[in-house]
Amino acid sequence: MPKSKYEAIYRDLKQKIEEGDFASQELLPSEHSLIQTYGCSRNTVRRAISELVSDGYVQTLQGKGVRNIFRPVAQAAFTIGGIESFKESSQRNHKKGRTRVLQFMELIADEKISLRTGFEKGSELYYLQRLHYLDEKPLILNHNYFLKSAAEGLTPEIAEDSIYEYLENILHMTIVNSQRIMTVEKITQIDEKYLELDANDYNCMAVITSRTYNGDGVMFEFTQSRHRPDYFSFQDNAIRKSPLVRSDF
Amino acid sequence: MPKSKYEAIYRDLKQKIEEGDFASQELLPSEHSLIQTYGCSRNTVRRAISELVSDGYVQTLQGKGVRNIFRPVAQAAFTIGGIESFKESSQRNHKKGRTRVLQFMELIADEKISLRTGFEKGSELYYLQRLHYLDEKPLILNHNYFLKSAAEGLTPEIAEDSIYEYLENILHMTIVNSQRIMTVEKITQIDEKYLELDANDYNCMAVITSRTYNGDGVMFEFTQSRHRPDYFSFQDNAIRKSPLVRSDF
DNA sequence: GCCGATTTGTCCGTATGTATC
DNA sequence: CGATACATACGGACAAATCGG
Repeated sequence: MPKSKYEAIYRDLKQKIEEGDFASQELLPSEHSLIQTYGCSRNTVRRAISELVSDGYVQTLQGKGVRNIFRPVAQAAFTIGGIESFKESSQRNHKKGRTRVLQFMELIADEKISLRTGFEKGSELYYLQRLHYLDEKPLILNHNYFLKSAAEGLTPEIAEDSIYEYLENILHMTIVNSQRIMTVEKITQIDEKYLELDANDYNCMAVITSRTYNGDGVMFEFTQSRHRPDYFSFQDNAIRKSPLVRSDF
Repeated sequence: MPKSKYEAIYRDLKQKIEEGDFASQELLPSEHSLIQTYGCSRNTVRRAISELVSDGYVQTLQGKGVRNIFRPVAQAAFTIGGIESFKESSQRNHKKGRTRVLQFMELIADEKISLRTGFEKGSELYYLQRLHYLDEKPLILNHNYFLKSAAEGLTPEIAEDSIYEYLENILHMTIVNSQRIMTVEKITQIDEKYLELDANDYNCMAVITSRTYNGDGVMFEFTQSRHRPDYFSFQDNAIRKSPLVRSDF
């Protein structure tokens, strides 16, 4: 259940929009009328609306109202929004997800690993290689590095189910944010083997490199996700800011 | 100059962080002290901070403070964040950008175009093919469709400089948001020719498909941007939300 | 073109809750 | 336990944009 009023309102409106309660281009009820509906203050409905704006569901127009611009993206086989574990996103997309652990080991970060991941040299790490299947098709090959001190007690069994579930529910870690960089890279023999690719067909793939931080401000995860190119799709909603100018202070 | 107080504060803090005024992991001054510094209300500094959170510059920790987690991404040759014209992003990255117009024509959306772009069948459109150079290297091949009624008077000369500048400053359009989907696709002969690629080397590329909306709520642009894989990098900061549950209402 | 009603945008002050130390 | 810090929520004031009469 939602922890806060604004979140409850946000989810309610979001669901209504997804279910088509508002026509495309239609204006949502005004802030004033939402205040009546939900019995809350103006700030609270405004906060809910601003989240819908970030999601690309609505746009606000001063003097007019809040317009529904939601567009269902049917074609996207597998999308990402926010931080999600593979288990969560396969559930959200009503697909059957499965994870196979190819490798599980502990290691100490040497110079090379430290440079690549950003973990300090000498850090104790878990290193995993995992293959994610969606509807029995191997789609993603993950190379995970977890800081051992933050993910203490991780096992292959956990890694087969959901590492995030373990971190959040068992270790009570709060996962905060993730800096991601997406690139296109050549496929390797490992990719070819496990993702059942043919280098004569596609010879590159989508790679998402992410550094994830917890509530203690420590980067506890470095992951490289290698995605089958033909099943990869990444969605995003961008909001225009005015081109930057210098500040006052 | 910033139109609002919170934006001025946001930019000031952002600049200080980028310039290294705060050590990594260091806590920023507390909200209370920022109120003194900027002479404003608590809501106003909170709003500025929340934008920094979206940018992935800081993380807020209840009971502790606001922590600097900014990490300069030196390796990214060309990054995207928010909606930017090619001209703007090359300026931001201090690179020399140039645009070559390969094709410029008007056309009427037929069934096929309508299906692919989302413009209604029969819409009058401008179709452009443009090649973007960064430091004299061709990096991006764009296929742009603009709604003629929204971009009236567009010429190849304008398209060579900056279409967004024309739309915003001359036609006084407000560009609001852009729904983007990123995929990996096979390269075509056109890509090979203009982006100076070799299919024996890389045979795919990064493709960003975007639908952009203006202040009137109409989708005025459909663009497919085809990026050289070896120079492509897309940055993103994701924030963890709790896995979704059903709402109350 | 002006005026007033409506709607969103910015900003303020305050109160209370919750987490950290 | 108290002090500090961020999170949520409320209510109010004024500005700015839109729209209809």
